[in-house]
Amino acid sequence: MATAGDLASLAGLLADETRAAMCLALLDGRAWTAGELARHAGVAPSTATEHLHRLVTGGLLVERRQGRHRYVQLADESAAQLIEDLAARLDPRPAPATGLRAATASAALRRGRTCYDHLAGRLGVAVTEAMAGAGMLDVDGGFALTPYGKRFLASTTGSDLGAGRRPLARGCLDWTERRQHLAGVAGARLCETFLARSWVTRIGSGRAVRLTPDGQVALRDLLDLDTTGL
Amino acid sequence: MATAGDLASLAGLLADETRAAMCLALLDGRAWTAGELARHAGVAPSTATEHLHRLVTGGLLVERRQGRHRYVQLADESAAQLIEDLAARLDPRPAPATGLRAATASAALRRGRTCYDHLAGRLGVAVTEAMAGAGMLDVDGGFALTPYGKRFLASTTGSDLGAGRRPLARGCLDWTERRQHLAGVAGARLCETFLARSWVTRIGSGRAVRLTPDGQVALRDLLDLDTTGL
DNA sequence: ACGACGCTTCGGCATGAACCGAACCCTGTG
DNA sequence: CACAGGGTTCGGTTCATGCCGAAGCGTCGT
Repeated sequence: MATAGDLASLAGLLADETRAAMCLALLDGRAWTAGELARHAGVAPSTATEHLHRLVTGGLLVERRQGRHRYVQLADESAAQLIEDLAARLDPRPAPATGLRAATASAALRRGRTCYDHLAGRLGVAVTEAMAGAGMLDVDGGFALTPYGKRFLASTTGSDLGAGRRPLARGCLDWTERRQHLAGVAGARLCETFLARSWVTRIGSGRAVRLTPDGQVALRDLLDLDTTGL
Repeated sequence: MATAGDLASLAGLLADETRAAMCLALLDGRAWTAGELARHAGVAPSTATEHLHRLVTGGLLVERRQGRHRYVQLADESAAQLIEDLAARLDPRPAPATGLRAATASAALRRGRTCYDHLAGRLGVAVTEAMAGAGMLDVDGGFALTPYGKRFLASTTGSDLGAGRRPLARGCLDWTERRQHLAGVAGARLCETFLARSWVTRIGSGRAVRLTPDGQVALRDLLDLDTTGL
C-alpha cells in the first residue's frame, strides 16, 4: 500500500537518534549551519550531510546556501508541530540535569524559551493563562481566540491577524510544563512583538529567553500578570 | 542525549511500512486480531507478532487476550492523533483506486467514516461546518466549543461532557477532505450517540459508515443540515 | 480425546542504514 | 595567488532489523 509506505518514510525521518537530535535543536525556529548540527549531534560532518539531505528531501527541513555555509531550518510550522506532538507523548522525564552548568541551563529553559516561533516554558504558560483569565482565549471548550482576544492582539502587535491556512490559535503542549500555551499565528505574532520591543531577550545562542524589566511592566499593564515569581 | 533517543524510538515505531499499515488500519478505533492485521499487511503471522510486540511495548497499542485470540487496539486518543497528524502531512494524493471494487470502497470511505472514535469524511466535515454555522463551534479563532455548543451536545447526547484531561473539542484534519472536523471528547460523544440511535451504521466490517434515513431526518431537525447531496 | 486453529518462539538469511576517514570542491581571506 | 575552512562525495565496515519457515504451545470445536 502506497500510503503506508509514505507514512513510514515520514516517520523514518525522525526514527534516528542523530536526526532526532538535529530536529529537536531546530525547534528553536532558527537556521543552523550543517557544522553546528554535526557538533551538536556528535557526528562527523560527512554523516551530518547525509542526514540533512534526507531531512530536506523528506520535506521536513529547508536549506539556504549562503557563501560556504549551508543553513537549514524547519520547513514550516506544521513540521515543528509534528516534532512537538511526538515529543509531548514522551515520558514526562524529570530532567536529568547532571552538573551545575547543565542545571542552570535547563532551569533557564524551563523558565522561558521559544518553541519554534512562539513563547513556551513557564513564561509562555503564564501569558496563555493570563489571556484565558481575561477572556481572550477559550480554553474550556477547546482552544480558540475570542473576539476580545483578537482585538487585543491586533492592538498589541499593531497588525491585523489575517486569515490564512495556518490556524489562528492552537494549543501547544510543551514537555517541561505539561500545560498548553498559545501557538499558531497568534502565538507567533505575540512572540515577534515581545522580541521586537525587547520585552524578552534571547539568552546566548540557544532558545532560552529572559523577561526584561520592561517586559515585566508591560505584562503587568496589559494582562495584569505578576511575573516576579517566575 | 536521552530525549533524542526517546523521540527516535517513538518515531521508529511508525517507520516501517508494515507497522504503518497496521496502525492505519487500527485508526478505525476498533480492536483487530493479530491474524487480521497480518493478512491486512501481507506478512506472515510470525512477523506480525514481532511488530505488534514492538508497538505494544512502545505504548502505541494495548492488547487484550481473549481465548486464542489476541486483540490489539490503539492505546488512547493521543496515539490516534499522532498517526492522524503524520498522515495529514503526506501529499494529498488523489486516491489511486484501481478497479471498481476498490473505487466504490474508497468512495464510501470519503463519504463517511469513523476516525478513531469520531466522525470523519464528508459527513464529519458537514456536521462540523453546520455546527460552526449555528454558532456551536468557534472555528475562526481556533477550535473550541461555545457555551451554546456545550448545551447542544449535553441535550443531544443526554450526558454532561465532564472536564477531563482530554480536550473537549479539537480539530482533526482528515486526509481525504483536507478540512477539519470535530474530534476530542465532543466528537467521540457525538459519534457514539449517532451509532447508538442508528443515525449512522457501519458498512461491513470496515470503518466506513452510512447515514440512515433516520439520521438524515435527525440532522435536518437538529442542525438544519441537508445531507441529500452527500 | 483429537484435530483444527491462532499465536508465539526460534534460528537463519538478506537488506538497508549509520558511521567514519580520506580525498575533493568551493568560498572567502591573507 | 596560495591557503584555510566549511561542506560534500565515496568507499568500506559494522550493526540493526524485517522477513520467513518450522516447531511448539495454548484454546476451541467436534
